[in-house]
Amino acid sequence: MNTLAEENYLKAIYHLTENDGNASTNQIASSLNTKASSVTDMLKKLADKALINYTPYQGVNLTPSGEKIALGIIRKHRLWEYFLVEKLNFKWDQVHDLAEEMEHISSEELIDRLDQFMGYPTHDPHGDPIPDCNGRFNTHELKPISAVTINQCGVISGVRNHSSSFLQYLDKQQLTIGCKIMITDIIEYDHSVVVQTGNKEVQISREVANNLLIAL
Amino acid sequence: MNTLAEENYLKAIYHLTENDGNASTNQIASSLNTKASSVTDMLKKLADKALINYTPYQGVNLTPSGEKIALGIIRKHRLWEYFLVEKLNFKWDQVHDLAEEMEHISSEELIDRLDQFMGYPTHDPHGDPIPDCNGRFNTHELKPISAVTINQCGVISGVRNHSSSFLQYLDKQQLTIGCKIMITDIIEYDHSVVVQTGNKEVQISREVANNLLIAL
DNA sequence: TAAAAAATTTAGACTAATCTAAAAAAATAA
DNA sequence: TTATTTTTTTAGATTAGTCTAAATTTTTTA
Ligand SMILES: [Mn+2]
Ligand SMILES: [Mn+2]
Ligand SMILES: [Mn+2]
Ligand SMILES: [Mn+2]
Repeated sequence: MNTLAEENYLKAIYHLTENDGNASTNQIASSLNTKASSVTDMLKKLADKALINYTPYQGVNLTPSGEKIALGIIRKHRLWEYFLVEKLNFKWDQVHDLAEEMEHISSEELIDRLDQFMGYPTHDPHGDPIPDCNGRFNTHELKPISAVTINQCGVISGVRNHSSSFLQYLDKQQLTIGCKIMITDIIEYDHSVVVQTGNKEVQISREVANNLLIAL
Repeated sequence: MNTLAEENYLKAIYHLTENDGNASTNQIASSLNTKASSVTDMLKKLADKALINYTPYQGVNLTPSGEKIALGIIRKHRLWEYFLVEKLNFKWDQVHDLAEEMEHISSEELIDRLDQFMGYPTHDPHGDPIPDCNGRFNTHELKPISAVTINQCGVISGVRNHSSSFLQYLDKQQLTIGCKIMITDIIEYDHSVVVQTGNKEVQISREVANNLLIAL
């Protein structure tokens, strides 16, 4: 159906256009660790297949059929991550690269049965929503901790950075998905945030607060 | 490490040389649905990597490191088949093509954890032995039903043909892996075999008897 | 608004894997 | 043991995906 490279491009374009409108050639190149000239070639191919809207020099976005394919890949990625953590006992910082490979297993029936086997989970180990077999998912409003005021409570529900080192740091601070927390202080000098989690208090940098999302 | 094509060639060579000594260029081409000239190119590449012993015009066999890789692929193939049948409720005739894709997921740790998750199964849904993480497996002696004499008992333990149509036929006749059977008659005229299975008797052709293996 | 800088595309080349057609070697038959 | 057939290899081409370097377009700056 589509090659591995095509699928990776569609997924990258999906993520780059999730918020704003168009993805640029350079943005795509950097997110796929490739060169702009390679991207241009692929954009032509995807445009020929009517999976993206492409005007030279103007960047691209997905057509409905391109988005459908991208959501299918993201669904597979997140379901496999859930499987790896919940069934095979991997840690949340170990599964992303494995899922990058597994998301290209083509069978729809396989992924739908895997979904059923795991009880139709709605979120992956990093708090990201898992699209259902029709590509639908509920997009709850999450805020970075850095945007929350003192004395507000919330539940840790997502991360903006998926690197191993960040996830391992959060593990160590016991700041993991599902934890109830309260913001007890914000240091004016450097915008660090003091957070109450369970019985203890931890202080996190502005950088960390920017990348840790809570549901209020 | 190795490309998908290289892995498929190594696996094909492994299976072709399981019994006899060398695999010929044409045998490999036909088992991979490709052309002899493509095979020759790949044989040179695998020989350069010291994964096969190749003398032009003389066919090939695996070196120890080539065999190790082949056994790793076969281990993954059979473990995924077991997973698909035992955990995701696929039928034994539906899993081979899926496993052909899944066997190329590269992580060793993933497959070892999957093995553990399933309780270290020793045989796949078709009765084929699953190599352990060191590539070792016990090779029990199986006989085709066509080689058994009247009144002998045994347990159905393997198949020589893995096609969907054959496996579906066996399902319908309730001749599946693990069934205890007895050979009650052999028709002299066409070598059909009459088999007692559970409470009923079924008659199978010589062709079927050739491809259905039992442990005595 | 013209010059400089940045972004993007084009041109031309490379690798892995495949193919067809032709040449060469090995096996078989007369 | 020579001729024919079969098998295998070589030669040359193709496609997907990538790259570097050069050309072109767009954006920014002065
Ligand atoms: Mn991920
Ligand atoms: Mn994730
Ligand atoms: Mn199989
Ligand atoms: Mn099998």
